[in-house]
Amino acid sequence: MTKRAEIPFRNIETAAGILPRSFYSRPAAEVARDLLGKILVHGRAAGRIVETEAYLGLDDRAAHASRGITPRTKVLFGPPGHAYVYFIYGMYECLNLVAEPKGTPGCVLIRALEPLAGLAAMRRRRPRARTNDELASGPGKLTLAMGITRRHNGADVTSGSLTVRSWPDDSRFEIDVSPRIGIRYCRDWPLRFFIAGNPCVSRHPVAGPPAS
DNA sequence: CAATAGATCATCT
DNA sequence: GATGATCTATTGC
Repeated sequence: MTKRAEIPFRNIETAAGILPRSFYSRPAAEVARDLLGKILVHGRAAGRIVETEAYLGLDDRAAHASRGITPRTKVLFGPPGHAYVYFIYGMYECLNLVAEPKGTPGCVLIRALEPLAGLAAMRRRRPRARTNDELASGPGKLTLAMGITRRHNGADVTSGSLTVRSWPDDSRFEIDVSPRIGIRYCRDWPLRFFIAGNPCVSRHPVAGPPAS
């Protein structure tokens, strides 16, 4: 397991670097790509975003928003820069960030984080993780590790206890693209983005097509 | 290493 | 009543 220094708390106890709402008010795929390398902060816990997926609007049958406004999906049609947290498989919660201008649905699923701060608390919340790299290496794992639940649904991530921030050297990496994971519809759409070679990415790229 | 089963419930049909 | 943007343990090669 890679050893990493935790980031100093004083850097996440201020509002420094919080991404403005305009960052999210763009096409979901652009926001998904640009979210890589940014820092997700909740209280004293923080992690670097290393894997995301974009979910679009009415044409994207894999997206919750494709069936229109329901009690669950209404936040997707609201202003950007808010959290959309939903419960899945009777057991897990997934964090999305609403993208696109108000009235246009779209969001970014945060799929994996590289833990940076609050590692002890993450370990307590994820006792089954065997290494630090596994603490938040999946959409259900990261909400557990970060203490994010449905109570954050609709929360404004440009202020408050749950925020996303830029970091000085957050673009020194290569980005890989692939289809999204675990969906039936629109399987070929290249809407998954991840930091190449990062050990916290949930699933590494499949080996190329079989020879012959 | 790959495939699979089981856990468990909000949401929508 | 079926399904699902998942995770873990277990089984089998």
